[in-house]
Amino acid sequence: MAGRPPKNRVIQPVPETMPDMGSRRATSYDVARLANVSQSSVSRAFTAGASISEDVRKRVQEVAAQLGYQPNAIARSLITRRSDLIGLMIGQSTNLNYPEVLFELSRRISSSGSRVLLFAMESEAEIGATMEQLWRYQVDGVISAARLSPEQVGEFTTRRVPLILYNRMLPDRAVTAVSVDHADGERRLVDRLVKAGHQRFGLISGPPDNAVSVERMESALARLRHHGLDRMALARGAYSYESGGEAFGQLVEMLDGPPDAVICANDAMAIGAIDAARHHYKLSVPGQVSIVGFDGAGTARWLSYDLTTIRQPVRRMAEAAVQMLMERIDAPEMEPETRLYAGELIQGGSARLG
Amino acid sequence: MAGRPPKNRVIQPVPETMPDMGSRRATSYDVARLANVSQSSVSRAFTAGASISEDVRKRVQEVAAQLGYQPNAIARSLITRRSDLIGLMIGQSTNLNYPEVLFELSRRISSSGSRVLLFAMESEAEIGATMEQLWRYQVDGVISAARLSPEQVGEFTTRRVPLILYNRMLPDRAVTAVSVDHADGERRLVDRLVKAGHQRFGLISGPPDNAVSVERMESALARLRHHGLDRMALARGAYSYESGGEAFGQLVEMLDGPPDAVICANDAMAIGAIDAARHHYKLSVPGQVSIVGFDGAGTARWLSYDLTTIRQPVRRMAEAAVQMLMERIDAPEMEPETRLYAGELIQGGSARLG
DNA sequence: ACAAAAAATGCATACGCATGCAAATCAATT
DNA sequence: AATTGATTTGCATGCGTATGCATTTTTTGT
Repeated sequence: MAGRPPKNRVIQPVPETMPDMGSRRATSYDVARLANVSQSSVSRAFTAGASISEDVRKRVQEVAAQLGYQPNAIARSLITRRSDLIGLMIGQSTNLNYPEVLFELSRRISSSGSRVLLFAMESEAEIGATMEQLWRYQVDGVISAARLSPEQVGEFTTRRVPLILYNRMLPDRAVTAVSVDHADGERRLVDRLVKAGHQRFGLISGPPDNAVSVERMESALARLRHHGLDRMALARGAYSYESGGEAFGQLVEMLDGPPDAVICANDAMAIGAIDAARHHYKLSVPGQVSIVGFDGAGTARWLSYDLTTIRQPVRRMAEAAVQMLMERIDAPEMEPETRLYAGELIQGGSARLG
Repeated sequence: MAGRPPKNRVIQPVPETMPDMGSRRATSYDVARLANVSQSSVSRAFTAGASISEDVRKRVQEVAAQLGYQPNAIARSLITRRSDLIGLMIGQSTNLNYPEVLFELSRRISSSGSRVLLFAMESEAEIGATMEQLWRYQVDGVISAARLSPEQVGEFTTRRVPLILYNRMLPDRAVTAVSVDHADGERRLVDRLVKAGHQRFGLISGPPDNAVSVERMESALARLRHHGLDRMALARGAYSYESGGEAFGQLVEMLDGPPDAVICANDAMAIGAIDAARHHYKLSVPGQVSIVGFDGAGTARWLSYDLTTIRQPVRRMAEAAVQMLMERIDAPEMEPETRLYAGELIQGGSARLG
């Protein structure tokens, strides 16, 4: 053989003009052509840990930047069977600490490399439709702070989609959940209120179908009975500021005069009760009435209220929820587990504690 | 020919046992097999307006329900080039009315048949990474309540991804936006405060790089000068409750005594200022100091504050934002348009107005 | 009863990417 | 220089759906 045979792969000069893609988005093939490599190499250049030389990776990245190419996550997840989407179900927008919860969860999901598909629901009726969308979008997992029925929770199991309940529990069904210890919190509030000498108690509950409210109220009642107290009134609120004020009025009527202490199922209603007591009934808080809430929302610390409440460790809880979810996405057959977090008793100026 | 030839398509009895799909999710092929139709028919059964008989549609739906089949939106959007995903960019979680905005936008996006991909960002540094994810997930459009640079806005145009700015504007660049009329609101507040005889004004701004805050403060300043007032102090806050209180203290120092009136760039700081005035400086609000905010967040109506403020028509604004976005998704070459909404002056008890 | 039009169905293909496998290149060792 | 092994590359295929086109079935009109 005379001379050397031409190399098989001819290095093409980079074309002067951009390939005409109309207004189509650049695909891995477009990048491949311009970078003189195969589509596989483009794919590998964007995959951590793939078998590819530094040279090629760099060249591909450059061309990609030039074309504004980003891998199509939709196409990718079709083949990897991983959407990197986490469903977030939220209800009850009135609850004062939901914004904080939402932001904390969102942040942590993002930094875990997933994206958040948000479903903010007003009513329980929307849950069915929401779940349909969750399946359609192939979410890798779901965190729910909305009220799910046992059947609905069961569907997650059937479909093998990891689910973490946030501040919800389900009787008679093992489920993975993160929650503040409602019972413990109420117990501590009641104990301290009783110790301070309060006798006539009023309770303001949330919506009757809200599991969190039910648990808090039942725990408080049980603890009051444990102290031998039975002279108490129960009014029903709706978790909102306004409903707290109205419920306070009802308590005054029921007891034929103001209660010594009012235990509310959340902060928003406690704040509403404080305002009603002070402005409508001209009562001194905590002089004549002690009022306590639950959640420890940011607004509870505002000086005008300085609410005595149980603060949820939202950061730690959100962190746990996301971590537990990610674990279960990687290892689907993990055991259900419930983590209960003790809340912090905030001794504000809205109640006399003993 | 003796007798009738057998029909070409033999109707198979439904198999007794479910096809073994392992733990794979049911696909349109699984449904097709069980329903004795082609995959195309399954697809058509789930597409509104497709050419398919009622018979087949019903049969397919039944089998689908039985298998728990839902069309894979990921695969669908690969071929339709429509993800039905709307990106939502939110920053500044401290702003009191963001939760409301978020919920309103989310609701309306859902009822328009799209899903929400949420990006809650803490710092501007995250915007770049967020935009990368937006491209990867092929969002149909974006609503942003975060601060974007002109270059970043430009990238949306280049990529032909419709963008709606929420309460943001961009100088020197035509962009589609929905915003409350900050200038008009401040003008009305100032006019009424001046008319009531206030002389010594204090202003509490938000972060210096926040366009909304800058516009509100400049508008207020301009209007004060228009009334011939120049004895005023300006303190910088950070949009939060705490920063409002601190800024109030700075105003008192600057002016060698409390101001007659304080204009705050948002409600959270106004509430902080009220509490500082009352509890730290023992001043009567509005007796000695008038304090006004901006936004009209739910908390502003709480009786202890009863804030005088400009309420944004959040519902209408969210509705407009979503509607304008959907229009532009369907007709990408629509002209940029800015809709300005007049806020409602809420005459609360935190200020004396003339 | 037949032809023509309309509706319904199936076939085949493409969307943009990741990945198993074989081929090619490179580095290390004899 | 030849052999072996390790690394890099390309080829071909499939993920689950929608849709243009050809074919079949049904409906309509006479």
